[in-house]
Amino acid sequence: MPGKDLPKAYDASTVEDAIYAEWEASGMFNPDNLPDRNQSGEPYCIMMPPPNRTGTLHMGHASMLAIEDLLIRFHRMQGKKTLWVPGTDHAAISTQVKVEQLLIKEGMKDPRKELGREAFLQKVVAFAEGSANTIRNQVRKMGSSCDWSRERYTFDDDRNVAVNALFKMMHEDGIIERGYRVVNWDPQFQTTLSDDEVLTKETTAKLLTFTYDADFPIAISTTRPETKFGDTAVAVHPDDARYKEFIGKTFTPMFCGKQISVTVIADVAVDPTFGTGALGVTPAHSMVDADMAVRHELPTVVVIGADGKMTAEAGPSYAGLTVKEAREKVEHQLEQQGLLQKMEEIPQNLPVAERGGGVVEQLPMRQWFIRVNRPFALRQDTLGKWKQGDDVTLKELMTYAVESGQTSIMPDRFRKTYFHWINNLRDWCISRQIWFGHQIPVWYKGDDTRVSPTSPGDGWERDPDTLDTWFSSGAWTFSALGWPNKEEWQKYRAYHPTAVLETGYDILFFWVARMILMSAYAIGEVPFKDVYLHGLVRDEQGRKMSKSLGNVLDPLDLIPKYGTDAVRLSLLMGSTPGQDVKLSEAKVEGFRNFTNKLWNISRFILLSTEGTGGEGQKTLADRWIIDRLNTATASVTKKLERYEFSSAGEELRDFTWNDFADWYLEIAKVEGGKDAVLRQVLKTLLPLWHPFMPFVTEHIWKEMGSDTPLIITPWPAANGLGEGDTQDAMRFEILRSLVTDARRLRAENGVEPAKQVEITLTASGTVKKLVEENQRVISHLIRASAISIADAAPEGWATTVSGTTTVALNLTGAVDVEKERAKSAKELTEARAYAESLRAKLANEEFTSKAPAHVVAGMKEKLEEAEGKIEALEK
RNA sequence: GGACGCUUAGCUCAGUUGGUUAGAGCGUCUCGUUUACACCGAGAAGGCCGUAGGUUCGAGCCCUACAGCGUCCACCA
Repeated sequence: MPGKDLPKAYDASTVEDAIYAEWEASGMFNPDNLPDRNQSGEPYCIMMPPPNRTGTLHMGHASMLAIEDLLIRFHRMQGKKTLWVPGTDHAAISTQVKVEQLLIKEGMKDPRKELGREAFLQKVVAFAEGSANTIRNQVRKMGSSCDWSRERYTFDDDRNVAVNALFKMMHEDGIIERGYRVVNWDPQFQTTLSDDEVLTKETTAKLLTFTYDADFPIAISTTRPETKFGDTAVAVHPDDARYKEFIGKTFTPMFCGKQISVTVIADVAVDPTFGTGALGVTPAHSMVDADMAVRHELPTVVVIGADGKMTAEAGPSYAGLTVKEAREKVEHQLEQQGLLQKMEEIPQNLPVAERGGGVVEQLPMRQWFIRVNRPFALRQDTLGKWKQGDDVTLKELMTYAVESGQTSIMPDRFRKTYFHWINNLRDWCISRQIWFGHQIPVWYKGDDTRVSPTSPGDGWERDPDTLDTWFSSGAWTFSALGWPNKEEWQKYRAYHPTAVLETGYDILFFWVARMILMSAYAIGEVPFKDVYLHGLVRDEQGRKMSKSLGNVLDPLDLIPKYGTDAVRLSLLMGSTPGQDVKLSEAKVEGFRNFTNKLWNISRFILLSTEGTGGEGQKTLADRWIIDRLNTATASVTKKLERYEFSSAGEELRDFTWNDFADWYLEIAKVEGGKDAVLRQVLKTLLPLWHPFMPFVTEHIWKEMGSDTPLIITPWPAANGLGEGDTQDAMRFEILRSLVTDARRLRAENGVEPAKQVEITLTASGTVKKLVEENQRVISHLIRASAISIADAAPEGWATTVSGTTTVALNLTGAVDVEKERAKSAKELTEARAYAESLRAKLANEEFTSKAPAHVVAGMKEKLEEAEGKIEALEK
């Protein structure tokens, strides 16, 4: 629409919200409302990794949303029946800790005690709801085309039904079991933790070497002397000659006022070269020792309680002391008794809680576990390998799902990490003593136990514990699709296995592995066909973004400033699977510039062409740009199918900016009659860009007067603009190099850009014909007043060789003589000064005798060069 | 201790089964208001592809060793 008012600069902030609202209102995020071609298309489903309801979204989430939305839009346009399910995660311990910290900040001392379970939970729920609203708004801001009518929450009623059903099944199959074992215990938050929720912190510790008492014949080393009240054995290596005579004997030494009983055992796990080669075994407070205790049938003595204080087992003078106090006291007492042989500082990895950061103790407790190595009878045919009733273990299921390629992990190297993790996987402790989460559906009455979501009757008491948050998120792919409700699940069955799980590589173990476990177990198939692991978003120096470093880039700050499209592009470009992506504001700004470029390309086309007509004879340039676009379309499509977003985007940008804008648009200004081609190219280009930058493309699409929204416009076919002519494309490339060479020649000879020059080309054959036919274009592109073709370059003209052609420029009158003279004068002065300084250096004998020969030789060469330049300038 | 990744232009990164002269963006320098865009255009400079060996007609790519940086897992009590 010529004459229409289109702003010179694209302002994302004025259009994005309205466009999102239109999309949402049109219902196109919901697969049921898509056009017929999608209805008959293949189902394509992505489960959004549910962000934790602990606050707001960060750049990692923005990256996830950009990638998933790109995939969904691409496949939607390709005619698939696309479903993207949004959701949030209750995140159990994280959310509870967060709220607790907030309440403490508000002045409470011990919020849980002060409020009680009900009131405290109300606070958590209120906070989580507020957080969910923020998240919903942010997900929308990113332009995510997810189906809001199917939003899920890992802690909503239907998901609770799924969790309970899953728990019951696993309990019946004997893979969920209650047991008394050593677990990770967080004394700060009074709950168990899974192995994956425990991190290590590097510190130093005192390593004490001592004997339990004066009569005990073997010295041991430890950094945890206070746990030694719980020792029930001393382990040595079976081949260690020093201790051979003691193996099998039991001693009852008096350790710091408490009599203990230790048997000397031989175990190959002991390193004879470390310390004294003997190790005090504490089955209650070390998982490694606990394993050893099982092998040697050792008794367990608990000396540290759940409150983090010493128990009565540590003797009357230690009971009630904190671990730290006890450690100091033992050290002191050993020293006084003369039992301490050595004390040294050694580096130590201290186990700490992922949330909260408190020191984690290992101690035995009665908890619920998922047994990963226990065989059970399958309820259905599974993974195409096992039949109903076959005996397998969960580990076998997890391994086979990936090994068989039913789930493929990108990048490939994470397969190894995955298998390694599975091999070392221990039983998964799933019960937590926190309040916020799915309560364990188990009831007790005396010695009776009943698994049920509701009370079995009078006198039954429910297990107060809740489930590890990953238990419910492990079921996410199928619980979010209605399982175990038969009717619902039937409706969504075709969407499972989901197409791809796209998430950060940091939660491969936490989540990805557990989803495979749950899905293979419960429904006999993998949860997703592909796993795409994106990198972490880091700052421009590659550091993690953190509040303390002050280097956090917030998507919500960047979006109003640069637009969502620019933010999306900067997260998609330069990002390859598993590779961390570095983000800086300058990068976002660069892509903002690109969105504006696309806008202005469109603006030019919209303002300078008619909606219809203008179909002139196709020229060389037309056939070239069509060929280039067809090639780019095919290549971009292929790359997107392979998850090569960055590469696809770069190719598109290259086409858009270099080929289309810098060459074709310039030519269009001279040749005219290009309305049809210009509009056709734009009409193909906008869909190609849409998955990357949905807003600006949809906006332009509307301005073009299209009747269907871009979001459901079919993806361009590779030869959508007709057969491109490759021969002509190659001919045009010859022209391009001619023009480029001529431009360089102009610049090298200091031709004022505004000046028109006369150009002669010595060309023959096809090139000659090419030049003759495209004289107007060439003269426009290199600002030539006249172009002629000759057999030889005229005498005195500046020349350069371009392929088989010689380009010659008549510089007469093209150079600003005054300016050139001033410039040469300046250069001459500089060159003389440089030469002088070199001569001075070379004249210095002290320098020439000391400096290496090649340095001196190099300086002589440079001097010659400078002298040559001076000579040339003086002419 | 085990495993993995990275090292290419000043910066951030591509580089597809080894094959002509190693690419892009940003930055730098020079020039420029030519009726889409200065959030722009034209041109230029800038690389012993971490180090040292090896395989090959040929190596940024394959092999070996080493160095630096980073990540994960396990953990010595």
